Amino acid sequence: MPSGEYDPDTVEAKWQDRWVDEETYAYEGDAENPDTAFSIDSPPPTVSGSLHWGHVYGFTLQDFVARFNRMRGKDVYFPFGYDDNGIASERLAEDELDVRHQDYERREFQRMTQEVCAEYEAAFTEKMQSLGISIDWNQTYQTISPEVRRISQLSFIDLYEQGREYRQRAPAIWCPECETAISQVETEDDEQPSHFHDIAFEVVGEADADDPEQFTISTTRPELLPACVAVFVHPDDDGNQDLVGETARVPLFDQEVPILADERVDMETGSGIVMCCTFGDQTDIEWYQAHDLDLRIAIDESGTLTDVAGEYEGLSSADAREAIVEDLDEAGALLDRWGITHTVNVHERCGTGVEFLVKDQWYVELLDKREEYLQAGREMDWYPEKMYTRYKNWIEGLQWDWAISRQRSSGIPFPVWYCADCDEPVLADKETLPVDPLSDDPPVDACPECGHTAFVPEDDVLDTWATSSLTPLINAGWDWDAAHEEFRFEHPELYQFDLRPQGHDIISFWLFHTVVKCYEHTGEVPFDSVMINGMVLDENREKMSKSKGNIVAPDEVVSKYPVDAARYWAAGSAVGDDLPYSEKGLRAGEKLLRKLWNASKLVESLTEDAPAEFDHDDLAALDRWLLASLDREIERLTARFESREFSKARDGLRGFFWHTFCDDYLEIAKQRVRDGGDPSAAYTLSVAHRRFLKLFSPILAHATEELWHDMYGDDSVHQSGWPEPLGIDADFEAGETAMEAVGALRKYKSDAKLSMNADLDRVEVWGDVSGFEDDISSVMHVDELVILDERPPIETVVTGVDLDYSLVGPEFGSQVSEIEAVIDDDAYERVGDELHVAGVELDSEMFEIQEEQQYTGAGEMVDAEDVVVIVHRD
RNA sequence: GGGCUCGUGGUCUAGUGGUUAUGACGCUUCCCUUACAAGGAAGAGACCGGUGGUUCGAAUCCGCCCGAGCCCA
Repeated sequence: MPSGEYDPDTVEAKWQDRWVDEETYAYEGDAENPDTAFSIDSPPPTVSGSLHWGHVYGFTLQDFVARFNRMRGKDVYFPFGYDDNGIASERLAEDELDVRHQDYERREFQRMTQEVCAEYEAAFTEKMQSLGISIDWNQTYQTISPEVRRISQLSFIDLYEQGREYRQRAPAIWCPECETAISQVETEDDEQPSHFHDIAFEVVGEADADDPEQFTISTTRPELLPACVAVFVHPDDDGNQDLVGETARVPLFDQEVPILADERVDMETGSGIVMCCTFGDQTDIEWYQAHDLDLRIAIDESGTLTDVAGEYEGLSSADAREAIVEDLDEAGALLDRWGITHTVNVHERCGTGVEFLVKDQWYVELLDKREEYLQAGREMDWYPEKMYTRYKNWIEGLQWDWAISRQRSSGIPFPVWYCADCDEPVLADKETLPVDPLSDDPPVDACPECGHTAFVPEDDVLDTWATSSLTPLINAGWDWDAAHEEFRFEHPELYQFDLRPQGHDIISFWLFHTVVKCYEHTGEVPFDSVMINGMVLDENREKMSKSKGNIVAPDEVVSKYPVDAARYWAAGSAVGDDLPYSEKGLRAGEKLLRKLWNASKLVESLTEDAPAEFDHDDLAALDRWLLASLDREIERLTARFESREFSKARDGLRGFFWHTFCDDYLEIAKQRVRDGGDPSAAYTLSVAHRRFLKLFSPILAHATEELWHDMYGDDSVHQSGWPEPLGIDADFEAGETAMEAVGALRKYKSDAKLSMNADLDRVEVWGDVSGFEDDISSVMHVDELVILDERPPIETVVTGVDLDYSLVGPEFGSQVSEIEAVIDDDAYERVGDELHVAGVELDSEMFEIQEEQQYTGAGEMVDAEDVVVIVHRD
């Protein structure tokens, strides 16, 4: 029985424990029909740190959907994954243990990483449970686990066999700190201080050898001089056009390179003449390919200069830069040097400036199927719909296939060996997966191409996204069925997944890659619907970041406010819009919890003798009205949950509960029960209250559970079923009119500075409140309530005319302003139903006469829309 | 620099061509009415980021500008 004040600290922790212990949210799994299963595929959070607001917000929104569908009778599959096979987790282990992955054997380092991750994963589990997310904790997976490794390697083999993957020697973005190739999406821009150097190049020619022609190139990277393979001039650069076709000699290194014209030169920067090095940046790669240039690799995997750099070999690129600048200066080739700040492409994980290296890399082919992938995106329902545009723009802007090779210790190995002689790739047998080529043998004794018997294992691992993009397959138990020689699902009823929830920041890579891979493996789009949430911003609508120092930790907030209040806050904006963190939002949630708790206490005290059954035909008018109004609210609310309009769902239900139920109905019902044990009112209170708990339960998961157990039984409210409308008819108009009359009397008392329970001697009502007379007089303490048969003596004064512009506008167009002016001057004429004004005739649909009523009889009249209330006091 | 999105009382939010712009939080005044004063009643407060246009009529549609967010260069 609810008593005293609501104590969220105790209550919430209690239910979080019991939900887990009693497996309240376990997937039954006996659903044969995919329509009765509701499956959710959340992107597993990266195990690299602690929980942030993005997690809280995203998972809470998913939880609304999960709980709503569970209530609607769906068997909800809500699993949880830990993404611990990526570079992020590897770096976490390096930081925690203060080690470098290069210093350990791969399996040893993986073991260390998994140990570190285990602690973080346990913390994650606890946090998710303390947020009350209705995850089925029997259904968890780690992306580094053997099961997932198997699926990931199966995926690689399947795509290879389908001809969707290829291996190519190509320039790759390389992080010299992490010593791995990374994809474009793993880089970010960073503003860094640097220097511009003006360096003199000589033109090689027949001119006077003592006084050769010179020109200047500007560069921030003089250490790349040994990698210089060409010099470019813009075709519109008239001043330097004479150089095109000549040959230049690179200072210090003396290689001779062609001078070429290309419009990709930025004429505004430096001298307008630029050197091309293999490779300094993206443009160098394009020039290398377009002009068939030499390849001079001056920087290796670790950022150290190679033998191409001659005497500078072995220096780090930073040391080499200083040495080369010094030597240039000495040789008189350094013309100028000045500090600048410029944007550098860095690896997002470590902040190190990236290099470009030519490496053998595996790619997943994407560019040839753009149209199909666009179509796949269109087949999903997008919440909100506008987010599809981002998916579309991303695909239309794709320029590269997907590089999936990574040179790291941690991660899932490619199940591939190469013939030591002819380089033919040999893939593992599907039955033997997962394998690690470094320690396992290839499935053949001799190369099927050339018969050679020695093999080289692939020591790269797969890009973390190559695995993260398989979560629908992981969740549905995708595997190779050797007996039937086909891929099968352990849980086919889960696929396609009903809901894919995620932030809008990862549409372009995570969602896109998931759609692509699952589509290629199954021929089906993996998701029925995607729900895209916005970002959590700080209270000033700005991004939370360490450098701004505006981060609010979820832990602190949840220890200060009820989790249900945070859930209330999370429902506070349209899905897809960014949501500012707001303590006010949390306090509003707390207030609602308190209101719900207190109202429940009252209902409890009033319904002790409530009949379990009551013939709906015998219900009092007010009770019929309340239950019928609740029916309408249920229909609205259901539609809003279905369309993921959580903010409207929350505000609509809150308003109805607070105002209609508590302020209007409960105030009256409590008197009826107290005065005479009214069974109709007690029954209605009990029915309505049960329904409110169910309706609030997806959002206020803990408080409703506590109240449900206190008052109604041992089952979980979350398994109790969503209420269907009762189908009760009521006189809505009379009910609304009666409430208006009550409102008018409240206003009267407030204006007269009377307390709400002050007695009123006599009140006259003109309006249809039939069936509600006693309700009005009891709640407003009216001694004598009289329903007037005749309109009270009211003098009606016409104060103006309201036009229905949706009719008048299209009909009269530009005459409207004239009509308005004439009406303002009262120069119109009422002829029957019509209004004659400014030479035109408006029919009765088009206007409404605005009137004010002045009461001329005894007593005081109170203003109201559809009812006239007259108060008599002695 | 490009694409997409958002910009509504002090704060958050509803509202995608039609009268006087929704609600919440906060604020002011009154009321201790035995569920709740962390409550109730009443009230003040926004010409809808700026600007130009389309229209009889624009928060709503279009152009430009400003601020914020995400992605990309």
